[in-house]
Amino acid sequence: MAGSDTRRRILDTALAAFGRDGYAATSLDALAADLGVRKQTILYWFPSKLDLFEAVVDDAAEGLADAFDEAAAGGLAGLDQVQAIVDRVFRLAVHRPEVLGLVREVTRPESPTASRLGARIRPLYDRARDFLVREMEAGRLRRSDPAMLLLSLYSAVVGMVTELEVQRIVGFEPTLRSTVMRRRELMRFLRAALAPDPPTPAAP
Amino acid sequence: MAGSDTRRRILDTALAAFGRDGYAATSLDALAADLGVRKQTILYWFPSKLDLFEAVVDDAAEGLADAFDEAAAGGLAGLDQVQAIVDRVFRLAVHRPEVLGLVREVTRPESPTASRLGARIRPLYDRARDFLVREMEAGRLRRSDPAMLLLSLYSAVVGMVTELEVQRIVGFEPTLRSTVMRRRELMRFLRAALAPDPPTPAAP
DNA sequence: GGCAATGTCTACCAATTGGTAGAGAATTTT
DNA sequence: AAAATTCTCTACCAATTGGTAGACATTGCC
Repeated sequence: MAGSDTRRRILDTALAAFGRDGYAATSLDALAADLGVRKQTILYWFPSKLDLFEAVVDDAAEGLADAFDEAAAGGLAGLDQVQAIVDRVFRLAVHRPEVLGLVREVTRPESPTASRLGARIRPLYDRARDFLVREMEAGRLRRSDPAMLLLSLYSAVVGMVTELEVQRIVGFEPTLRSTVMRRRELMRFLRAALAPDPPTPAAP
Repeated sequence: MAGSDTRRRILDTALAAFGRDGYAATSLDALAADLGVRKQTILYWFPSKLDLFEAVVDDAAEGLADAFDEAAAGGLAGLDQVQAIVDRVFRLAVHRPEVLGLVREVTRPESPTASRLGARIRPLYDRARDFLVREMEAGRLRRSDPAMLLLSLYSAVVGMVTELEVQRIVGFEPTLRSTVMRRRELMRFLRAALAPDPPTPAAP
């Protein structure tokens, strides 16, 4: 079926473009040119530009969820599980920076699709939160506010990847070595933040 | 002089709009409407939209530099100086999220103005770097790669402020309390990362 | 008062935008 | 083979975009 292949290609190319240039700066004509196809073909598969964007967001969210699942399938626990997931997301962000760009795009407070991504991300968020609570109660992670911890993890990972861009802007081409070092540093930070407390009696 | 007042107002409104909606999504007409003025008035002060954007970037960079100077004027040293600066930038970012949005906008890898911001930021960057090196050599900060440390600081601050937006998206209106807590947490993290090593003999 | 500079406006314009209408292949179904 | 469905195309269109040309007002200067 050549058709659904076209649909797939549109989604991929659109993700790259939206993630790189943003929604407003991406025109359907340019997208179509990239695809070697006419704009109307895009509008055949997606009734409007906004519909396309939402489909792209859904698709990206799905990919993110898959990455989570894959990392969670190992059946690890505690810190190791956290590390596996962060590792997986980090890899995805480095390999496909467009996804990060899309997140950034949709994170704008006034974005009409912000609530949409929210709805798509929410289940992931809840799952992660439940996991953290479980592990904390089992004593495998340090006890703290899980919602805040999650945000912290998020910003650590996003911040780290953003850094790569900033590095370029300040004038240093990030090397493989520096990337690896940063990831290691992130992991150390995570372990320090998450390692269970030494067995101290509860405070009054 | 009513004229240069107009110029000032254009810069401020444009900063807000570019920071909130991005460059492409901001039209001169909309900007003019916001200002209660005609588009041609904007084009009188700034020959083109891109010129306006660059002026806005310069202006924002200048504001950022001023914030740094103000925080650095206290004549503090070591950790206290770092804390004062981070504190100041954090406050600026919370009060005027548009500035952060602008940074985000201009941080896109393909942004034609990325190199421009780079040039504007570079002096700040170098000054901060020199300061860190000095303090490290004086033993008031832990010895580490200053460039990486700076990036780390940057991403910590930006990440923290970005979180506020993400929190909204996931569905929690960030409270004053949570904001304060996050800042305190950031400070703790910084102190942990920067505190000078206990006097251990050099490793082999 | 006359005059030049400054600042804001109205009137347009060419290009680009997202989107509609519907023709014409190609493929599948009957 | 005929008919129906699926897919991509050409031909347009109305609205919006950044930008130009130049009229009109206001101000300070002589």
